[in-house]
Amino acid sequence: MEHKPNIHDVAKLANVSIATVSRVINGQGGVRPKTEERILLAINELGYIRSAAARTMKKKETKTVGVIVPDIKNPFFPIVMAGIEQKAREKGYFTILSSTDESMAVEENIMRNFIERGVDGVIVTTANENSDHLKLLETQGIPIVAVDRVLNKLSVDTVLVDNEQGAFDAVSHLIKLGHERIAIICGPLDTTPASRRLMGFKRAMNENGLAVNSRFIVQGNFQEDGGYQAARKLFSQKERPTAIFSSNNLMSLGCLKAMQDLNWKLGQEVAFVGFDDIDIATLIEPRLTVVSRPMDHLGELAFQMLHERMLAKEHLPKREFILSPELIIRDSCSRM
Amino acid sequence: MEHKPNIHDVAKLANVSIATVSRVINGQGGVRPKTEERILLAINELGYIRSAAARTMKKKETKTVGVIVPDIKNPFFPIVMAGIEQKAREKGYFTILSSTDESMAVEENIMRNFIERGVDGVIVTTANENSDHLKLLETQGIPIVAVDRVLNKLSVDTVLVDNEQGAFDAVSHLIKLGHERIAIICGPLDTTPASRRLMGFKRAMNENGLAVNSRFIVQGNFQEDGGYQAARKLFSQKERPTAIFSSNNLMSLGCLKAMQDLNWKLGQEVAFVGFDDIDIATLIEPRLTVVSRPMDHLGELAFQMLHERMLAKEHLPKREFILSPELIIRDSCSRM
DNA sequence: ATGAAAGCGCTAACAG
DNA sequence: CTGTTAGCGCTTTCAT
Repeated sequence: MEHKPNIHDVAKLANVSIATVSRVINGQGGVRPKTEERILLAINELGYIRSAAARTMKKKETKTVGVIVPDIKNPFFPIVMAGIEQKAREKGYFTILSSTDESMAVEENIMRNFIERGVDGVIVTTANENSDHLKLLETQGIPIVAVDRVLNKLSVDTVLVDNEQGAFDAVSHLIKLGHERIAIICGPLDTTPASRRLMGFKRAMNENGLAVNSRFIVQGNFQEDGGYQAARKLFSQKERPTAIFSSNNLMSLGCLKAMQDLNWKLGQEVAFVGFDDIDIATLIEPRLTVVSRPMDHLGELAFQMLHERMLAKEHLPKREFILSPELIIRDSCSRM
Repeated sequence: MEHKPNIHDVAKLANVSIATVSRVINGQGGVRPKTEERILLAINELGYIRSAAARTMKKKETKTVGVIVPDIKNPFFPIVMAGIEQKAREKGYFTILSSTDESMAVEENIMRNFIERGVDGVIVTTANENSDHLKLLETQGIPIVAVDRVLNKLSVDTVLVDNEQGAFDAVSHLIKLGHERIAIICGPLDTTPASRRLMGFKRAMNENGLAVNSRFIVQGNFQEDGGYQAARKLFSQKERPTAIFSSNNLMSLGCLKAMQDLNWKLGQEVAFVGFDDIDIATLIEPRLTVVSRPMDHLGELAFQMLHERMLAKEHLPKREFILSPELIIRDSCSRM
């Protein structure tokens, strides 16, 4: 075969015009069965596959949505992505997934690329809340849905879990159990989830008349090593916390590893609640109490909202969809 | 703004021809600095972004590689994908990721889509070894690299870990410890890794003069529930195995949960080795002995090979790149 | 039921 | 250094 076959080749072989071939390819009907058959045969023989590029040029539509996450290695995201992909497939959309490795530069780059490719919509969890580059999308009239992030400056839909409430519930639980020296391992505070979870922590402390000790607020990075360092830091203090709230799954992992290395007895010497349920939660002893959220549902919802926006002709108002997290009480928080 | 700005709009605003604009966009030089500046200004003012579709039509190249994995929720794949994305980015390629949910139909669909979009290459871990739909790619002259799969019928490059050896090492270790009633939880046997791991298991048994008891070969599905069921099945036998080799990470998880539910004491009543290192491995008591493989490296290597193929003008011979797994001995296999 | 022809936005050869 | 022009492969009127 010389070059990739195109619509002309098919037309010639089937002895029809390219217009007719196009009609068949797109199932528009109005073609005599015999003719159609002949065309189908030709397509098969040539192994013809239509060019998305050429098609896009005419139709200005790609049936494609772009998805951007900051860290594909964080198990939270693959689950969300799977939810998105699933729903998108149902609706006849194709998803292109990308991970930015938490880099703003990469994120911007991917954005541009999405625009160049003419995606019909974008679902994004930005690396941080600085959403200037998203303006570009908005300018182009491309619908956006944010997952687990609040983008104040933009009129985009948002799907998230009530982070503040989740943290509040977790810490309240700890307090109810008699804990007073409670520590929080935070994520990057320029990020909605991290700051909201910290707010929930503070509110729980305040509403229960407990002072927030700044030495018990330790900065992490939403990565395993951050949790590890944070736990060590807490352990090294003269007066240690009796309970720890970890702001995300990866840091929980690191935290747990640190406790193990330090021989800091989980559940006995220190109570623990983590944000997000993780594999190990029910496999270690004691089993972990966690704040759980419906991740796949999050993804499905995100696509749903995007889909509505893509179909809508006029401009929709900004919407926010807040799901409730659930505190799953297991055994890692003994009474004080 | 009426319509999305195109190269003509920019040309008009900058008072030059579209050819000159094109030169600037593509950094081809040979444009008077003053002119270039004017054009850049116009681009900025209009918010112009070039259309990938139009570009692709001319250049027959997209600088894009498609990646297909069967299950994005299996933590193995995100790590491989991250490796691919990373290396691709370095080389100026864009990756589009897709998960098939283990469905052959979906996989075929995605394949077509990749071809329509004109990807320059594809990295794939097929759901099963039936690679007929990959023929299409081959016909189109699109380079393919298989990860963790052997595609006999196709002349594609393959990157994998020595599955047989990994299983052999694991089981040999068990045998050396005095175990004789050793069970294996298999994956879908129409898949390279599953069948190779089973072969490794058998070889280890044979070479050590141990009979392979068919009741100890239980079929799983590479999913958590499969591991769970399998462990229960093994537990229910009148004569239980004293050691279990689990063929993948997800099944290890299920297996462990089952043991917990059954109160089947890991490390005491039953030894355990799993294929692939997992988060929980060092967090549970006893710590898990596992076969570990360099997943990110796997991804990087895959892109490397694909890259070479994409650049090569002539047809390269089929290559196979086999990495060595490593048995990490921890505490889940006591002496018999 | 089918065909002819006009672009979609871009790149690259050629001309100046 | 810059402009003109011919397509790339397809969809879509408008004719027939």
